Parts: sequence; C-alpha cells; structure tokens
Amino acid sequence: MSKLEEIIETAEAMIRERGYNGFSFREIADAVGVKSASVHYHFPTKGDLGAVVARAYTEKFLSALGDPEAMGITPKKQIERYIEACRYAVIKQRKMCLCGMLGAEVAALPDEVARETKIFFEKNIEWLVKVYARMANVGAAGAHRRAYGAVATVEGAMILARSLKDPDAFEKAVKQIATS
Amino acid sequence: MSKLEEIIETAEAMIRERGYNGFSFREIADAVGVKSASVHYHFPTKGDLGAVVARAYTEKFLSALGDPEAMGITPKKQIERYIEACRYAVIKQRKMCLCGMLGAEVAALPDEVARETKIFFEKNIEWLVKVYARMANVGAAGAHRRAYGAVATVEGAMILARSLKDPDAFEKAVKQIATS
DNA sequence: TGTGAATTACCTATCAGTAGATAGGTAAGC
DNA sequence: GCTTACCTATCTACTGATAGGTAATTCACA
Repeated sequence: MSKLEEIIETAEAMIRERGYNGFSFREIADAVGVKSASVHYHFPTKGDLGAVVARAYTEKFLSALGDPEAMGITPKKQIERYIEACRYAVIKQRKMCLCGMLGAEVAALPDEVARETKIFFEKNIEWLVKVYARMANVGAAGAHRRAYGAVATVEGAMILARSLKDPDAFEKAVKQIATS
Repeated sequence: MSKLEEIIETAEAMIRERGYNGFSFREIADAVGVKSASVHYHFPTKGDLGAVVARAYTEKFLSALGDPEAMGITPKKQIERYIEACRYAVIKQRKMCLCGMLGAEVAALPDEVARETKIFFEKNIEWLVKVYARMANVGAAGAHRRAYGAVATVEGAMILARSLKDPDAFEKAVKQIATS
C-alpha cells in the first residue's frame, strides 16, 4: 500500500475514533512513518485531507450496499444489510461512522468537509428511499420518512453503544427499524 | 449572572456547537470577559469544566421532562414532550444535544466527562422506559427497545438536520417514533 | 538510445499561533 | 486574617503550514 493510501486510511480511523479536531498531521505522519511535511505534500490543508477521506468513505460505504433496486434481493434483506454495515463499523471496528462523527461536528468543519458530509447523508437517504419504495404498502412519503428515520436511528445507535460501552445498546436501538 | 455561571453556560454553547475539542479556555474567557487563568480558577482542568457542564445539562434536561409517571398526562403526550425538547435544541437553539456531541467524541474525552455522558443516556433511557411501560400492549422488553430506539433516533435526527442544513430532516426522522 | 528536464515523493528546519496549565500577585469582603 | 475572585506573566507542548533541499523516477526528443 502506498503512503498516500496509508495516510487516507489512518486519517479515517483517527477521525472515526476522536473526531476531526482530535487528530493532527504529526500523529498521522508518525503512524504512517513519514514526516508531517510529507502529509502536507499530499494534502496542502487539513480540509483537503478531510474532504478526500470523507469522499472515499462515502464511495466505499455505498458500494458495500450495492444496487438498491437489485431484483434478486428483498427490500427487507437490504435494510438488514444496511444495518449490518453499521453494526460492523461500531461492533467489529469499534468506531463511529465517519460521517456520523463529522455530522455532529459539522459547525466546526471547513466547508469542503461539511459538503462531503452532506453528500454522504444525501446518498444514504437516496439509497434507503429506493429500497423502501419497493416495499408493499409504502408510499413516497412513507419511504422518505422511513429512510430519514433509519439513517438517524443507526447513527444515534452508534453513539449510544459507544457512550454506554454496551454493544447491545446498538441492537436494541435498531430493532424497530427492521420490524416496522 | 455570576462569572461562574456565565462560564458554564458559554462552555455548554461552545461544546454543543463545535465539540469538546472545538473550544479553548481562552475563547470562553474572551466571551465571558475574564482571563483564561480565571477560568482555571473555577475549573482546574478542562475535564473538570466538561464534567460540570455535562452534569448541569443532564439535570436541566431531565427536569424539563418532568415526572415520567405523572398521571395527568398520557404516555403519548410525554413522548411528544421528549421530542419537543430536542426539537427546541436543534431548531430554535440551532445546536446539537450536548451529550449527543460528547457521545460521538467519547473516545477522545477525559474519563470524568465520558462518565457524565454515559449517565445522561442512562437517565434518558430510564425516563423513556417508564413512559413506554405505561402504554397499553407494551411489555418490558418492548419498552426497552422503544426507549433505546427513541434516544438513538432523536440524536441521529439532530446530526441529520445539521449536516443537511434542513430542519425538516429532523421532523421526518422522528415521525416514526410518535407513530409506532 | 542517450540525455537533460520535469515530476514525484519524500526530507530538514522553521514559523507564528494557540493549547492547557501554573506561579504568584492584588483588591475586596466577610 | 483568611477566603474569594480575579489579574499579569509565563511555561512547555503542540498546532497547521511553509520554504527549500534531495534522491529517484519518468519522459520528451535529438
């Protein structure tokens, strides 16, 4: 893996653990094994780095979800897949969702990072709306309501599990998504 | 209002806007009209200040909710009151819930602040469990599931509204809480 | 095919600014 | 005289960022 890729990966991990204001160029450089000036070579400003990390995370997350209109899988299974992606992040990786973290801190972020955070949520909602729209007895308004509710619940469930130091809090919180 | 109270109030506002790592003793001192050493006089360390702010916020929030077992009000109305408290925070005050913010950053917090954050969520859940338990056709497990789900959804809905810069995102996200 | 210019990916050294924290002083009030 | 609530001054550590240097690679073209 190139140093550039290592920097992005390390930055993602640090932001997901401690937030945008909770890491420095020096920490990343030390973790990767270069000097902080070399991180500035790849990313002139901290905002540049944050924006690239957020965009890469969004792409990775969405491609893991797959096509929301795939015919070979039921909408219910796809919602379960969505929850599973977040469960993996908080239980296995023991970290927040990158954009859940950035979303909380959004007022403290450079514009370019806030923009990418917004795009992450827009695309998440778009994906969920398409899935819910495929369900029987769910209209357009209902699909939107459920999509917003699902994203919010999952992000909040991650905060809850980490604050309470109880992985099961995540399970309890997201249970109503699947059964509604 | 005493300088001490002003410091606590200002710190709360700053943490809710930009997070625990997004404010400094100097900024608080400037906003209040004292020197940073005077803030250290009241709160020796940043962790001391954070813990006091979190504890005060928890007390204020819970007393605004009132008695969860009050007989003069229906459980449904009480859930609406809970949502209304958070709506006020994010729409009127245009800020995150203090403990939603701290909860996201929990891995970057001093122990004493993380402890108060945990207590906030425990007490929120306790309040909601008592309310849901009063509803017809809701068992003990169902009350817990709904309580965790409600806290998570509300916290996530605040992140969503701020990230999307769309107050209505909060309304869409929390709608399913009231109607389940 | 050989060669010089460009580009890439790092480095050392340093900057001004800010972080949290401390020592020690002062003026007011009980 | 002790306590409270501030102050000035200062500390060390760290922040994001910049200037300028170097070795290795790539590439255009005679």
